[in-house]
Amino acid sequence: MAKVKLIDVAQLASVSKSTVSQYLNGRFDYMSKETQVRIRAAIKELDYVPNPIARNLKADKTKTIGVIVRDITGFDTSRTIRGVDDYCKAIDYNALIYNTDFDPDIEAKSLEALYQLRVDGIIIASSGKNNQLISDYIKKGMPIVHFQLEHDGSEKNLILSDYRQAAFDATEYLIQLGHKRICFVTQDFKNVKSRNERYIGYASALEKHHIPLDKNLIQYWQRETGFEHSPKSILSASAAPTAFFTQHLAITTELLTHLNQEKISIPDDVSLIGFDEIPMAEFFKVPITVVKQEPYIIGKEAAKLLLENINDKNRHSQKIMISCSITQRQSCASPREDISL
Amino acid sequence: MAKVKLIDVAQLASVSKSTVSQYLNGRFDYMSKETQVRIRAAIKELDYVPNPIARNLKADKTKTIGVIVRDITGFDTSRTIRGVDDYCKAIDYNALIYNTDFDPDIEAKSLEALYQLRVDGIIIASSGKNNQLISDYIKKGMPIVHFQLEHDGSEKNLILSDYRQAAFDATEYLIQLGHKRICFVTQDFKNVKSRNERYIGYASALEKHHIPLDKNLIQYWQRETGFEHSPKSILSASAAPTAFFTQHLAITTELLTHLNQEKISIPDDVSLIGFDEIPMAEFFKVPITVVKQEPYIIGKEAAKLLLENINDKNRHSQKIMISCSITQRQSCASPREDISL
DNA sequence: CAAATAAGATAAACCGGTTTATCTTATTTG
DNA sequence: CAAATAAGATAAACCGGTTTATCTTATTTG
Repeated sequence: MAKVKLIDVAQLASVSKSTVSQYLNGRFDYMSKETQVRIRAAIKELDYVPNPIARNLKADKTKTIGVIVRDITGFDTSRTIRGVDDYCKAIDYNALIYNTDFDPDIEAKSLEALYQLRVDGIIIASSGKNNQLISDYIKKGMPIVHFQLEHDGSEKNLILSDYRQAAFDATEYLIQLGHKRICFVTQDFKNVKSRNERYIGYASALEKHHIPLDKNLIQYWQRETGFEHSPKSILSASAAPTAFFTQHLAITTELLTHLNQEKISIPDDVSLIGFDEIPMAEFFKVPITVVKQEPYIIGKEAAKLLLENINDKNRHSQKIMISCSITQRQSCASPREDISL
Repeated sequence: MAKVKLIDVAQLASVSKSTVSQYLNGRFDYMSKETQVRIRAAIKELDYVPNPIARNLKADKTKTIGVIVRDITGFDTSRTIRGVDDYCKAIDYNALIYNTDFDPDIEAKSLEALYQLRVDGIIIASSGKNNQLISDYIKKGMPIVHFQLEHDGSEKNLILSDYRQAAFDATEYLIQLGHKRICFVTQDFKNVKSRNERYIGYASALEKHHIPLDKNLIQYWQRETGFEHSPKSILSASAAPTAFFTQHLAITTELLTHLNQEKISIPDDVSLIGFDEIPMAEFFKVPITVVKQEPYIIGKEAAKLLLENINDKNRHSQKIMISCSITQRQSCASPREDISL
């Protein structure tokens, strides 16, 4: 590519490499006005651009951070990454994205790759299967901030939605509509604190309103195998729920598919509030009410937090929570009288 | 971070830096078996990881490419980037993403930033406002491949959907349903070949079926100002269209919003086929039929084409076209009799 | 006016690797 | 058995910058 190097500029301006380097780094008081003028002219004439590789080698900095996510393609994820990237670009950093599809092996490889690349820091939404590995890298001096997923034992730098409050709000919203049997649809939440937090929010909203928690209304879903019990069977059980509260977009989507297939109508037969914003929800047959997170803000804040840690290695770690908000649409209504009895 | 360097390994293994370097680069026939064993042991003991920065400085390669897009957040765009990234990661490359929001200034700055970073090549969906700048960089030796957007005068390496065929297919599909007055809703397409191609596809489908092209059925939309004529006014004109064919997702979305507001029903009052896949379309009040592109494949192919150019600078440039396909849903029906007369 | 200081600039070491030319020593060749 | 060759290894230059110690020369100080 560009073959002009610092020495060429130095020769053209009849000064030493050192002086040109000083000039490039803005230390103008080390040279006379005329020298500055000559260097400026030489740089312009040669169309010189400093080589950041050489510069970074000396500085032991890459001005690059790594971001490890499940899949950049996700609606919220792409927005988080945009937030990270906007913050980075503004301070002349770059972000390297690694998609893991939540495979712990790929996650481990991504961490190692970023470590080898000497990125200045890493932002990760981790699977929770590599906690030991991650703390090893932290020990080696790599600044790491977690986002969105919190795991027991990973109490380091962390930024995430206030899941507990959000789940509390969503549950209370349904209660205020008159629901008493609210089905909490979730992935397994042991060891995954950010899922457990939602559960706590749900439970405490029930408690506040003196509604007993019915374990049968906690329903599980897995990415590979789907629902443990089909939505249809859940709805035809003895004390069937009058509302679903799904804990993330993939669950919401799959539940909707089931409900459509079974011709179960929302909100007439059952109400639904989902966690995570739904793209184009306004065009849905029934626009779905959601608790929406702020992925873009989370991305920006994550980048900010990481950079603070990069620039001050002795910083105490912190946990930042971002509020969620309910976007009311048309999937929640008061339960039918006959059911609520 | 890792402070172990090559010289440490060399000392521990009691050999010279050169030999360790040879080892690292797999040139084992330059040393004895025992030496190899000693070096291997030393690397392991010290947990040594070569510094790619130093390596790249010498190699004058960064193993990094740049990707300039409007916004990573877009449904198709995020998938294209995933394609690019998957290809890159498989060959030990990284991709740096730059979002421009289609601002030509930001686009120019992104190009310059990537040039200064010495990336090995660039993939760009360009605004068309920086054609001169782009050819300057190409002249300076930067491999660049365009994707999705083709502009007059930028006939270099290019990968994009077969827009002409896709528009032809979509138009013919509507014709076969009985439509004769099909409204082609587009952004201004002079100087933007990839938009013009759609127009040609549309026009030639009409011609094949002996339907005269009515200029009043070509309707314009702009990102900032929206529709030139409101959909309502278009539909109440004398020879109103019986179907809309929108040229990308943003147009489709905005048209849907208008139609909903005016309580114009699809496909009863008017049919609609959109360009670009729509997320979660299956849950729509009226699931929209679309011509869908293959963003992931385009991303992979773009990366592949770029790498070919990086590795063989004298390569002749090429243009690759990827087929689109129609996903039939429920927004297209035969026109009402009274209207078609 | 000699000594101390300030201004302006440079030489040389360094960052962490790679590569090429060269050197040793042992082995093969005629 | 001397000369040529092969095997194994290293010294030194290089990639393109930055930084520190040092050097000149002009200016200030007492």
